[in-house]
Amino acid sequence: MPVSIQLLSRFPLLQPLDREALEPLSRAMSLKEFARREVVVAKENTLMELGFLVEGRLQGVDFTVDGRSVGLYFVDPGDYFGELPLVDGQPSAEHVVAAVKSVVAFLDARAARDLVLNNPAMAQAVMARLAQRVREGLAQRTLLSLPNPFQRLCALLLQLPAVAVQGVDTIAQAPTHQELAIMINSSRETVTRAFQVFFAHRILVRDGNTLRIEKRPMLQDIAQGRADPPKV
Amino acid sequence: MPVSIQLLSRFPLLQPLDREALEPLSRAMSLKEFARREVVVAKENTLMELGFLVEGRLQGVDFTVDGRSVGLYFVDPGDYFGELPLVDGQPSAEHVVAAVKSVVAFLDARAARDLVLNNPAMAQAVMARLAQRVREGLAQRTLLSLPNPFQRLCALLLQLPAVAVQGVDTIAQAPTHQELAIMINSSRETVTRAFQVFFAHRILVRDGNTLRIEKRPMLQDIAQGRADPPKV
DNA sequence: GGTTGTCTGTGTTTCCCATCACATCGGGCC
DNA sequence: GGCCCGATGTGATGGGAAACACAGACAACC
Repeated sequence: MPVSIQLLSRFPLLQPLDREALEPLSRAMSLKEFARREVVVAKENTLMELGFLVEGRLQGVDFTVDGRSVGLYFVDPGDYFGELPLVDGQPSAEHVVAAVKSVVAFLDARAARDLVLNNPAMAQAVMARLAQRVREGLAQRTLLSLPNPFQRLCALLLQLPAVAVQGVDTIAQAPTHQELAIMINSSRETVTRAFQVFFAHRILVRDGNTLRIEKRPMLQDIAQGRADPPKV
Repeated sequence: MPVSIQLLSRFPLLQPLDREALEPLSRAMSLKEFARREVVVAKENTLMELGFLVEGRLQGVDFTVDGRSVGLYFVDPGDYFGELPLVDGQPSAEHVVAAVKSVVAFLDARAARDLVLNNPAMAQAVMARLAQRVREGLAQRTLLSLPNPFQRLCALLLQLPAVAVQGVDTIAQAPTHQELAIMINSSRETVTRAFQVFFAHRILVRDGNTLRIEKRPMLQDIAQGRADPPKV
């Protein structure tokens, strides 16, 4: 099933392409839907397609040798993933699973390769994207060195993509405590307790499936250790 | 002071270049020596030169908001660094400091840009390098989720570049306990105690400034949680 | 050769948080 | 509606490593 040109033009990576260039791409793509928790790309997968997230949220995860899960990154609508195997020919280094029900447009391995390698502008964009991933990795690494889980959680919440609604940063489809916990090397219970504190102080407000960051400066102060995490 | 062609040809990145291509590079480079602990590139630095490590060892580090240091990666002779700012035009995301007395060949920002952008083979190589850095970051991230510092130390030691001397993997210029500690989110004392145990069991042997990994399988077992870290 | 500074080794104490064990909630689905 | 399963909330406990505080070792440098 080809993917509509209109849909494609919503992806920043493909913006520079004109209609003629998009046509063949559209034909080389297929839409696929994934249920919550379904595996989108398995580790060691050697199929080098490029995935574009249309809607939902994905999480890159890995597992330690002793079986505990590790949260690596989130993929939000408009992002793409799978560029690593495409670029270096190695199999995928991590699993990508659907955090919520999601729709992904896959670009055929061959077409993806063509797109990226035979098009200097695309190559440049992918290069910038890799650089960004390195930087995100470094930031995440630094976050993990914060001594206490409260601080790490604050720092993580601050770097989640949020949209301003009436001046308040809002995180749609809030990740579960478990999903957050594995991102900050902490336990699910600890995240729950931290949230309890945030709610009690109205630093965060839960509104159904979305989270509103009511007191961003407070989160920043805690993350930076300027303010103690309030006890209760 | 220009850098000898002979020296340049020792760097894998520059291997594909012929003598004509190397000449101008040589003129655009300068050798610089750094004392132990000296800053090679500061964070936020906007000068986009490429650094080639001739000898010594560098460490990429950052600092958390509350001032503790974070070890990001090591740079060993033959590696280059500084490709991130070059590629995306953003300032450096981390500090690079000399772990031991080191010699670095810097390639002028303009020449570096030329080299990488006007040369498809080079662009390809830098792209692969970025991909490799992402993968290393992911591996490091997974390592950090190992529950106990012993395991993390084992895993880190296993991924340090080692050369086989008489069939035994040998790590030259062994990093200090402090340098290792900040790579594995642990304290210097904990690393010292772990080493004591390794020495007691002759899993590792210290030989002046080098470390010999006498029982690599044992390290692997501990890292993977198959074997308990021996108590004493 | 002494001095200085960095690195390494070791004991003690404290407290944080992972873990276990349940209770409760809430939404999806028949 | 009522069931079921995943997500969330909460208490109790124990282990383990960070932090602090020195002592010794070792190298570098006058």
